[in-house]
Amino acid sequence: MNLQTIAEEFGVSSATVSNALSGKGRVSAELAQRIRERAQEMGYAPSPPARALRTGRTGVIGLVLADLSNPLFPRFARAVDAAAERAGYGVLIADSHGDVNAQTAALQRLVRRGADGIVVVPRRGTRVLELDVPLAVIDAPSTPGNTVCADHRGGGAALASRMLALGHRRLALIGANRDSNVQRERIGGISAALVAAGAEGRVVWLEDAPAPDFSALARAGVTAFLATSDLHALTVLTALQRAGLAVPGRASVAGFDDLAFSAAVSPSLTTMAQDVDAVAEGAVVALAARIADRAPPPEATVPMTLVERESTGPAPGAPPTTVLGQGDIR
Amino acid sequence: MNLQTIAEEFGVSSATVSNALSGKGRVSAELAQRIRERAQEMGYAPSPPARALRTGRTGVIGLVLADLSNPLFPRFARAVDAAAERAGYGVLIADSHGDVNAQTAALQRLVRRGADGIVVVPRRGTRVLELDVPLAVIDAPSTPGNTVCADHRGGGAALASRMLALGHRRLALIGANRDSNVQRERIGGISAALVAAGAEGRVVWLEDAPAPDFSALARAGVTAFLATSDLHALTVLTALQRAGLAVPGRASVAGFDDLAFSAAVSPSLTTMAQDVDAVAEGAVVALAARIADRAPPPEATVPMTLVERESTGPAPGAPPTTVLGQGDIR
DNA sequence: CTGTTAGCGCCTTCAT
DNA sequence: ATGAAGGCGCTAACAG
Repeated sequence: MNLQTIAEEFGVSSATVSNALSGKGRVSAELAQRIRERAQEMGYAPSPPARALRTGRTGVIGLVLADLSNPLFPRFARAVDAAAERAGYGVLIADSHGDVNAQTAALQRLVRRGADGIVVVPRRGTRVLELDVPLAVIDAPSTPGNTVCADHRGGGAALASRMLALGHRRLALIGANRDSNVQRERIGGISAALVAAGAEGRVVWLEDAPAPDFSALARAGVTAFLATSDLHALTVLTALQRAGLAVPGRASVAGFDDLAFSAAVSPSLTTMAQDVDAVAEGAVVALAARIADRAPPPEATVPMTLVERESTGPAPGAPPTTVLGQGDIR
Repeated sequence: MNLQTIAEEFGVSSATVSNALSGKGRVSAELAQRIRERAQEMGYAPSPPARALRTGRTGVIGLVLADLSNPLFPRFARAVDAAAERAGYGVLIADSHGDVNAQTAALQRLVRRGADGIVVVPRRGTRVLELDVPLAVIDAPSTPGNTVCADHRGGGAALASRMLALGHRRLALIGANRDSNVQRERIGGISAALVAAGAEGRVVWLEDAPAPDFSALARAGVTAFLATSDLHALTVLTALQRAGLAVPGRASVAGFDDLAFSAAVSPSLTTMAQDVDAVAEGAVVALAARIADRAPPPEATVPMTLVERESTGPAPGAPPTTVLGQGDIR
């Protein structure tokens, strides 16, 4: 099923059919119409390799998810896939579990496979190797070369503000890896808001030994735990529960990213969600522009949204606070 | 940088260079050697589209993950990617979040993009449309057309046996969706083992209203909760803890699939893990055989592994049991 | 045994 | 407004 087949049916040349289908207007409107209808009927679809060979573009973009263990992966993959589909691209994936070398190797594999451009969610703390391919980077505003990302800092600030409004004055901020730009920005946003309000925000890094004792912190007066990921929020939540400390009665817990389990645990987790679809769309649009050699849109930042569920509440002993329209959004 | 460039350097035809590089032996060994060295120096890489156009194969397989809510997705994507890379294939993804139609549409998109074959993890309870493309299906042995999968039934039986050995006699089995073949097999395996031992295994489906009250079940004498997924095990675990019931002191909790959070919660979750790498490898190998028109290996089943952590223990009031070499495997 | 010719399907000149 | 021709880079089939 190719252009030639259709051309013969109409007694014209394959070039004419090509022109008719691409609508470049070098064919009489009436003939073009008939050709399009017939092609549709026959279920004609152009051969991607032939087109790629001729045009030098494969119509495929690569997606490098450095941290495939990242539970956000499915959502990113799905969102990038949808955005790419809208822009007429297919998506080739490559894992780069491992170090920067693996990440670079993944990029090169995609290039060898003919990707027209690549969307990268880089591995923490690494810089994406400059390559001879259009790139779109999803990381954090502080990352050089970043293309688009969620407003991690603003999200942190918003979460902190809400906790302050609930009367919390002594908080613990839980991060996992100091070398993650995303985590540093989230914590930075939280800290800034707390400091501005004169509250205490003590940062705990899970990568440090020994493992922190959350229940001890709670007994020492911490009334809220803000983790840079729902995964760590869950760790805190279960540790407190196991120690017999009620959440949110005794201490509140919140995280980031609204992971799959966050609504399913008890109490359900309050979390700062990122608009994965918008971020993915932004990345694909910027990438498409770069591929077409047009000026890409400026670096963009997508606002985050507070999803307030059951794991947060007023600080114990704090004066009662008005809680307006803050239900369980799940 | 193409075959022709190299050919001209040596004063031979591009076909000869092709033969030399592909090692098909139609070139004098000595010339072939020199050509290979030179190609290496020049950093020659074949053009995928050109090769695809000529051979009719793109060297790309599709991956359809239908059930995006499945938290195992990242691991499958990564494992399939790795296996495909080993077999010389690239991986094109397509999301088919939604119904069977979306699943079929995703398959067709991949075909149009030139996938040589497709690995499908189908949406629960759907049948994969027969398409004019080699397929490999990862679901459950009871699914018609299944290619390879974990031994869900055997895993269920093994988990049940262990719980019986720990003295549990009244258990609750937690499933989410009756139409999932995987979940039905896991529950079937558990039930069979329990029945054989004369123990009670009551099945609770989360899709049924009203939502089950796990703490009430525990108070009514259930000493162990076996969920078909760690996600639901987590729901049970947090619900019990919130109600002040100790895990595993008062009741044990276990799940399936060893999800990302399972080792990070407190108490860490005992779980029946599947060997995602082996399953993915099996799917890709079978698919590669089908693409090459060789007989694929017979339907395969990969054993599951019990990962015993802190959330399970002896039934309260049961006679003490010898626990041999069953540590925390995380 | 060594090497060349032909053509995969498409799109873009250039000619009619 | 349409057609003929050529070539993208590669390899299967053929010729020497």
